[in-house]
Amino acid sequence: MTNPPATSPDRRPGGRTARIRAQVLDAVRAELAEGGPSALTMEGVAKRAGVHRATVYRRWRDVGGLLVDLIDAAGELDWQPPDTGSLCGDLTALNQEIQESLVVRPSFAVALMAASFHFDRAARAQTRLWTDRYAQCEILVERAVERGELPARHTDARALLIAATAPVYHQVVLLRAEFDPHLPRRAAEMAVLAAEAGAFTARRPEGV
Amino acid sequence: MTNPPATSPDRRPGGRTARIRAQVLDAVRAELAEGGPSALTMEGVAKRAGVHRATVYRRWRDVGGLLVDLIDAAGELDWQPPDTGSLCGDLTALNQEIQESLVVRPSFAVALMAASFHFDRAARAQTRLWTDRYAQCEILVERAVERGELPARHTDARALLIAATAPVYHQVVLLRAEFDPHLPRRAAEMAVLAAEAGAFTARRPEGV
DNA sequence: AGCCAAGAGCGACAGGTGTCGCGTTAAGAT
DNA sequence: ATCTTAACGCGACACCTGTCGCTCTTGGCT
Repeated sequence: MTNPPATSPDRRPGGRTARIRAQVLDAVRAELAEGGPSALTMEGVAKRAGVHRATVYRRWRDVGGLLVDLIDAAGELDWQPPDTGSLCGDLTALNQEIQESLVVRPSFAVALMAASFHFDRAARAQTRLWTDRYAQCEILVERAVERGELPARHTDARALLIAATAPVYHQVVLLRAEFDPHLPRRAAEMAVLAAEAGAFTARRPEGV
Repeated sequence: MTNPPATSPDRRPGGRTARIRAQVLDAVRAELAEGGPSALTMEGVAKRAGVHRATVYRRWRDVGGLLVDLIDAAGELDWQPPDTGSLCGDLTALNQEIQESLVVRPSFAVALMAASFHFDRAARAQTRLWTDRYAQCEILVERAVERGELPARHTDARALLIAATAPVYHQVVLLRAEFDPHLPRRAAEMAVLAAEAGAFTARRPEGV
């Protein structure tokens, strides 16, 4: 099975344990920066961290575990959605953040995507990460409604957010297009126009 | 393309060579169907195909090579974009195809995405595949303009197509959401509304 | 029918991956 | 200060991955 969850009555998170965790996570970042997602290997991390392989295997199990822990450690919890004063500005800023996170090296987001195809835990961490992000961003839409930028009718915030951000992923990850500094704004504007046209408001409950 | 191009003056594409290729590609499909992208391994394919490992390595080099050849063999070349009589219908049909290709097992599209993070050739094959597809689909937009569904002003067909299809990838691959039969139509309608609002027409050449 | 080289089979090999048992160190509690 | 034991270090191991040199088979040609 996995590692002993919280079953063991007493554990030792401090001192050496914490130091080794820091060394290993630093090594993960370094390996990722040097060779990209495909260069992230258990042995490489252990060697760079100056830690025995067995230790890495025991605590993190596989590459997916390393990435999950790295993301936890990065403390994405205190992340806040942008607040620029307009829906289009917020979505543009959000898209810029996303584009940056996909293009920067090392890119945790890309590494996590790569790992998600091989390790279940990485896949679950990925869906959780993005689901949380979209949930946090729903406030952007609420604020836009309050400002009168969108009709007061109920708007599917999540669908709007996905429509605005998905093209960025699509271009960078799937199509591997060259970096386009205007893409975040264009995608945001597109989503806003669609929203203003009622694309994300509930339809009459006739068809479906 | 992949293997020694046309350098060698004489080659032997027939007989045993062709038979082994068929065996190997069948094995790839079977492995993919059984265990998904992460189960696709050179040794597994060789064993299932009843072929020596070295043969697979020599001819296909790596898992990416297998997938690239598989796609070539699938003859996606004679693929035709949908033609339902309306832009929204076309985009919906396109999205349904895409959704199906991502959900079906074995999913070559997902396997290729997974491999694209590890093998350059797979990445290039993927971008080429989708770039070609989008190029072929630009006719959908042209037909819509001819029908008067879109303003005659120049429309960025590629951007429209990406806006319409990206949410499907996003939901299925990144968010791993449950299968939503309405998603293809909703995403298509969203893109059409945005297009009608002029989201994909060239702006005044002031800002950029 | 016979030739010959492309291409498949074969086994050996180095290096990487993941697991295990056991001894040692040191975190946390008394 | 002392004790307990969680957690790390270590080396052995079995297995997997990718490559190489060689031999044997056989497709395509004369």
